[in-house]
Amino acid sequence: MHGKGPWWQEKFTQNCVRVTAAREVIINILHDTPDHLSASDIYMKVHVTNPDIGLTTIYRTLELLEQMRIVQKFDFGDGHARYELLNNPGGKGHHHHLICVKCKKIIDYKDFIDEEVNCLGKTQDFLSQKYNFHINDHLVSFYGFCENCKSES
Amino acid sequence: MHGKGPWWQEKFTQNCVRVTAAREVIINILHDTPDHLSASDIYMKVHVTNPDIGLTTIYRTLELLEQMRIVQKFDFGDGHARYELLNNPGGKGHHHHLICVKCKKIIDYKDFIDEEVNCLGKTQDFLSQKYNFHINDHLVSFYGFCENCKSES
DNA sequence: GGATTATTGAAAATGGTTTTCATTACTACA
DNA sequence: TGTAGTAATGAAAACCATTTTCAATAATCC
Repeated sequence: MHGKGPWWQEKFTQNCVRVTAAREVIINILHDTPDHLSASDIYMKVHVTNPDIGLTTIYRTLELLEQMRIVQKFDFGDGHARYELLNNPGGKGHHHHLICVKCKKIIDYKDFIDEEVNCLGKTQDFLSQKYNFHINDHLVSFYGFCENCKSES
Repeated sequence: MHGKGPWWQEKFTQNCVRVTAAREVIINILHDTPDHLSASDIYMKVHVTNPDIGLTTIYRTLELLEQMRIVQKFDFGDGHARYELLNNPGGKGHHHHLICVKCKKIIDYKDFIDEEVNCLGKTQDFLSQKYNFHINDHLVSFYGFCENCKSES
């Protein structure tokens, strides 16, 4: 906006955190890729262009980014945590989830998202005040059986 | 209601699953205890009265109960999956979550739950049809920094 | 430059969860 | 009642995502 570099850089300097190649690459991949990347997903993508970056660094960076509120960590219960950019200007946009408890398939949906987000916004305002939280994101997931799995059981 | 035994027993017979002492004890504990029990929480409680029941059985039973839609598994990202009864007549009731991403504190809230659930119900109906899912539960969590943690960062 | 501090990779450790396997308990059926 | 077949179980081992350790390297501050 002011030609000073990526939007997240000020968060780094604010927190006295250095902008390194590894961190830049990881953020770029999160920015360019559809959602739900796990740490090893990211590792494999990073590895193509930067084979010198280890998995440990991926984990450390993701935790750092989570603390700085650049990234949101989610856990859908399939054994891998997933990460997505919180404040992604060019990204896919906000969505909710529909999860099959049997085959673990995850569907992202955006239908009704406006109505939902509107309603959740009111809740968020209320909760922020009542519990004195600084809320910056939410997760909405529906659980059930998908087309295939519901006929089997 | 009809004096035939607990509400979940028919689900067992429907699925040709035997009602064993271990399963009964686990369900009772889930019924009698406030939410968010992890597998090892349950194990420790079970161990008091039934020291012969192993942790493996706890995990196996919980997975079974999840498949039978008696229990819902949640993962808040703190390293332990949590379980709660889906259709708990005498239980604490439905609630949503407010989670601190820094200290991992989880607050259950029921404020605004009616408005939220009403709104989510419409979404659920829509999604069920569009994606041909059999939806039986949802998870709503707000993420942010709690009173203590937001002043530190 | 030189000291301090942050960052990193490899390997090892951790710890929740799952699998294996041999044993036991239940059920169906004669 | 036996007896076969199947389900359920515990203990130990395996699994695997994530964290920690530790020694080496890179950036920053004077």
